[in-house]
Amino acid sequence: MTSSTLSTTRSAEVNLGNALEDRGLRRTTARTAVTDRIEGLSDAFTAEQLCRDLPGVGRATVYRTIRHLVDAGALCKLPILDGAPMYSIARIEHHHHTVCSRCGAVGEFRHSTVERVMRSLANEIDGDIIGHRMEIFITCNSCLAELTAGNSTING
Amino acid sequence: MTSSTLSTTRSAEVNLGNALEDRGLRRTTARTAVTDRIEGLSDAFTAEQLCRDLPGVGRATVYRTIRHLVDAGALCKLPILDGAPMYSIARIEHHHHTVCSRCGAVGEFRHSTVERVMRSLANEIDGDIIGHRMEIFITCNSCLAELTAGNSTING
DNA sequence: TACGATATTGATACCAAGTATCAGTAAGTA
DNA sequence: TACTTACTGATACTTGGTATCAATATCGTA
Repeated sequence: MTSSTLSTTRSAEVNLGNALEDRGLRRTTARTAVTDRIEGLSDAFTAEQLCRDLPGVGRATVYRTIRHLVDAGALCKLPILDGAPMYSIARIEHHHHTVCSRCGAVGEFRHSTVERVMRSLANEIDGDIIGHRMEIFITCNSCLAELTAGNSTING
Repeated sequence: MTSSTLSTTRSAEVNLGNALEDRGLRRTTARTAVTDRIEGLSDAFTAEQLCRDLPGVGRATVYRTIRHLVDAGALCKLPILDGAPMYSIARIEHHHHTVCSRCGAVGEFRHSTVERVMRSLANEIDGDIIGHRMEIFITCNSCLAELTAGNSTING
């Protein structure tokens, strides 16, 4: 994953608490618990997962806080074919996602060619293009490793 | 939407009943009602919409039939950011969708450049690429027309 | 630091989308 | 026709998420 066109550069400083404050929302203990937890997660998560992780915070508050963060553009909501949507911290402004179809791990990437294709499609699509979304379904490296290990145990 | 790379060619004969039969499922009156109704729709639809349209068919049966059709590859399921997923007849084998963010109308398209980009990404993404999904959010022509009409009435 | 206006919380009830159950029924077959 | 088996649909249930609202925490200000 080393390319001039493919970028996964991450802005180091992601502060979800600030994102809320910037929208004029108060910095409360419940919200801080939610944002701290999210910042501590390395992968994408579901709302219910967050509720389970934070039994001290009400379900309604968890859902509300997530909604605020999505509205603020600090989280991106990723609709999943079956089941609850996943959320991940939006570290790159405009980006796409890789989703491991085995473990559900979500990654972000940006590829200039995708954006170029979008511009060329503009002439060919009926109507005004407002935006786009792209997901690439993968088997991630750690799952591949597990699968290989499993195979060598079973077969060899 | 007339281009050498952009294809919306549709195979004329879409028979959802056959798709079910091919999977060893019986051709029952309830299933026929569902498939006939779907074939009669020009746009994408939700499961609940279909239930409302077919009060004579049980909800469970409608959902079950849709699931069979998706499994058969005859329908595609389109997860929506907020709300119930939409379904549309899969007329083109591999394709992407345009979704009008105003009226929800869903279109299909296929663009060879998108597929080429996918192949080039294969070298740059961590893990094995299994598939991809792309949606283009638009304001469709009929909504644009309505908006223009509305503006001229209000403003002029 | 205390006050007071107001934003926030969280328990609860609710809604919507979808699935499991299972007795009754329809389809296909011998 | 009889019989086996798939299918149906009413129902209850699960899951994901939102609305309500009294109680509470926050934060600017005196």
